[in-house]
Amino acid sequence: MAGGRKLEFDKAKALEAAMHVFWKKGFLGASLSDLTEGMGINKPSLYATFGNKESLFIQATDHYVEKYAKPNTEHLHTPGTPFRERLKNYLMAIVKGQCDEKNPKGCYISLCVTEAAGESMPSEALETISVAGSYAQTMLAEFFQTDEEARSLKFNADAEEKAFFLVTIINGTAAMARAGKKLSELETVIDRALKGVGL
Amino acid sequence: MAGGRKLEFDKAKALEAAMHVFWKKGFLGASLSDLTEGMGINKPSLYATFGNKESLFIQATDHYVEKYAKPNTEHLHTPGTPFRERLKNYLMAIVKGQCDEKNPKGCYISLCVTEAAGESMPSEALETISVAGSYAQTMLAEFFQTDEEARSLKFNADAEEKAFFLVTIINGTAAMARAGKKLSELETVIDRALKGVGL
DNA sequence: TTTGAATTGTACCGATCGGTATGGTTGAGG
DNA sequence: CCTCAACCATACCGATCGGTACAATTCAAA
Repeated sequence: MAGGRKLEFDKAKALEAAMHVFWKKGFLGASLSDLTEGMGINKPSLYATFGNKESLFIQATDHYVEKYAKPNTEHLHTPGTPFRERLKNYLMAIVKGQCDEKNPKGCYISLCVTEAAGESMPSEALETISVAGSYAQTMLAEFFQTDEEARSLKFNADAEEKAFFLVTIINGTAAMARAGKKLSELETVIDRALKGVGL
Repeated sequence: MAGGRKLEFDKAKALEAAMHVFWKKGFLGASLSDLTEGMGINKPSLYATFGNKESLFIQATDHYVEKYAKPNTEHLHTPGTPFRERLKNYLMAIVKGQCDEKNPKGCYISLCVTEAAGESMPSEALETISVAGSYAQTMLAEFFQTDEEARSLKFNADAEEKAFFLVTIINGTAAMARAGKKLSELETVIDRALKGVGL
């Protein structure tokens, strides 16, 4: 049979670029012009490769979760590191990601969850962002309940409430980072947050 | 001379309605159709009365600050009430406003500051929302530095940092409220936040 | 009652939105 | 070298965006 022309762009790089556009502008705020410009391709290529805007958003969101959100959780399970230090490393890794000069400021998920409440997002995108939005909460609560050192510190008591508090903090730092606040200022927030959960 | 036809709508009610639309959708997310429908008037009336979309947004933002943000500060200065209680009442009043069923969930200012970072808002709207966004921080810091009981509790030390922490919390609760979390859950956050500033 | 300023609804403006049809270009299989 | 599948660029689609021109309507002053 026949084998046709090759893709002239790197699909993974294009998805990463799309993620950056959504991270900066949100789903509704990102126009196709913003996306094609940022990705360095034109509309027919975008549609042939990623479907439509909503499908591209879902793929970009999954990519963000896998590449930017989930890796932070490793700090929670570093062997030979005290519980408080692991938790602080985890929170600081998140905040560093929110302040990184190489990426848009703030948190992709937090931004899109906020946008979703405006009730103008298509249903599948809504579902994707909703799932991603509850990830940190369930992850942290389970960690408090199962980690050995956490249990010995009675951290399994009110685990959901403590996780909820820390997730709220992270959403707060995301908003502050997006507004241009510095990492050094946000570290003081994390230290006070740890006091709020008794550390 | 001559005196012309009367306005068929209540200007103050229309502005309040516009504020609700911006509160739910943000500046960019609120279309003129959303606004005219919510306000119960049509476009020429909107433009004759409020200028353009940006001008309407500025007036709606000022209205929000005066009617919804500033009144909360009264809790800080209630005579005969202990410092911690005044501070908690203040924070809880804000959170109640973020969860009120009669209004869109979350904080108008926090939403629009987040939106503003997308770099697609016109300059005057940007300036207005930027000023409004720094209001709570300066207000709280000054309160910690000048309040008599606060000073006796050494709260004037690190006043800016403590204010920054609490503003971050408030942005966090705004995000959580917008995502549908309940007031009862958010109250536990406030209690832990107070622990974070040593109360 | 006539006049004319002010508000109203409708219909429209150019620009941009998300999405697509089309036709030329590329390049591997035969 | 020819064929043909696959990709790319342009140009276009209907819908909606923010904003406005215009004419009909209202109502106070003269």
